[in-house]
Amino acid sequence: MRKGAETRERILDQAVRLASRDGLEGLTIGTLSTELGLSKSGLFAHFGSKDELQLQVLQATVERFEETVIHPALSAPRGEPRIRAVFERWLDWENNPSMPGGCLLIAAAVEFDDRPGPQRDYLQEAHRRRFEFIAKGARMAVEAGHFRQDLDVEQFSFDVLAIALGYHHMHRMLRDPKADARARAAFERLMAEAKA
Amino acid sequence: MRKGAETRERILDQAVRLASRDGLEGLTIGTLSTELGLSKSGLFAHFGSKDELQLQVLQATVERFEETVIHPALSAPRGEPRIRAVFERWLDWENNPSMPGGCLLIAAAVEFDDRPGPQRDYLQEAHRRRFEFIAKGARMAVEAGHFRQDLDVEQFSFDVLAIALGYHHMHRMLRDPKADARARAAFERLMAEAKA
DNA sequence: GACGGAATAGAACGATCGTTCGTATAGTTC
DNA sequence: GAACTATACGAACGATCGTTCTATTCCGTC
Repeated sequence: MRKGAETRERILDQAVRLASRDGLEGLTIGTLSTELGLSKSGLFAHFGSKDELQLQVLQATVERFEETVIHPALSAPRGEPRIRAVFERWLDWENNPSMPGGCLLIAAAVEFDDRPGPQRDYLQEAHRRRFEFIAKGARMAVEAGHFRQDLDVEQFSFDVLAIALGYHHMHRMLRDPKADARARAAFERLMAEAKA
Repeated sequence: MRKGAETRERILDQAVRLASRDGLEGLTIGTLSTELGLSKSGLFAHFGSKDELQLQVLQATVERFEETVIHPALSAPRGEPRIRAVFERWLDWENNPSMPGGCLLIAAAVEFDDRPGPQRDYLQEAHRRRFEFIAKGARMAVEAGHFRQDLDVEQFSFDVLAIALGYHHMHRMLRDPKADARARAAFERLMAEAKA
């Protein structure tokens, strides 16, 4: 029972790594097991189905996202500082070494947005929570007087997420070194407009 | 020679449709051929390899994008009207019925951004051209006096593309009916800021 | 209307997919 | 240390993958 949990974690770690490059469907039990020095059937027994493996890979990724972005941001003061902390951590997250192929949550979203099933349901909920988290942060910034009173906090959240997606695209597809500067400039413009 | 070109087009049309939902790798010669009432080998002979099929699917998609977005926009007057035309057409494009799974260029970008090869090379170039096209449009708007003189036109292009990606995400993953309004609001804010 | 090449079909290939099953080993518990 | 269970393995399953080969059918040209 102890040993099993350890290997399961080792499997998921490598699975996240592979899935970030090849996609959740491109992730294969055969290659995953050989890379880990396990047998296909031995690895398979931990999950029972590929669907379940994919689901647990997503859950592991969300956990890491919360550890890397959400929790640290929550230890920053409410209002503008927290918003800035989220954004900074978010950019870091996009370059997290545990996902050499870039944010798995974005890749999986594009991959599964048209395939009904538990994977899509889970992803939808996860992305909704990310949206809500930023909106809530903006709401606090309004209450703290950092942002203007009539700010549409959900529009603000959309704008921040769009910047993150734009960064991901420019960084990973176009491989443009200016991606970071572009995302930051867009963010600063957004912040200025939220205050004015 | 005539007949062959016709079927090839029929194949690519359905291939784009399937790939937009299942991805370029999820697109399979077996299912594609059965859906079209062709034999696997007969279909395969048109392309010679799956790589080539994927490449031609991408090329067909880019052609359609240019017909749907680029060319109509070019018939609008330079400056702000053309920028607005691009944006409007772009939103239409994201809902183009020939791609029931959403913009294939976005899906393929996420799928192939870590897989070196001709598909990625082609996608990179295609996305770069889309970026340049908007930047060029913004440059003209500056010259026409519609946008302020010191506008960073490439930053503007990044911002527009980010909105398009945000729309895609909110529309297809979150299935949020407000996606359209959010994208438009973000765009108007961007336009106002480009003029001021 | 025969000829020639293009277009399509059919069968089969080795490889790999996810999955199942029976068995051996390793770990935990008493 | 014995008994038991969790963990892992090896072999095999049917299905499907991309691809190859050969044979057939279609169509435009002389």
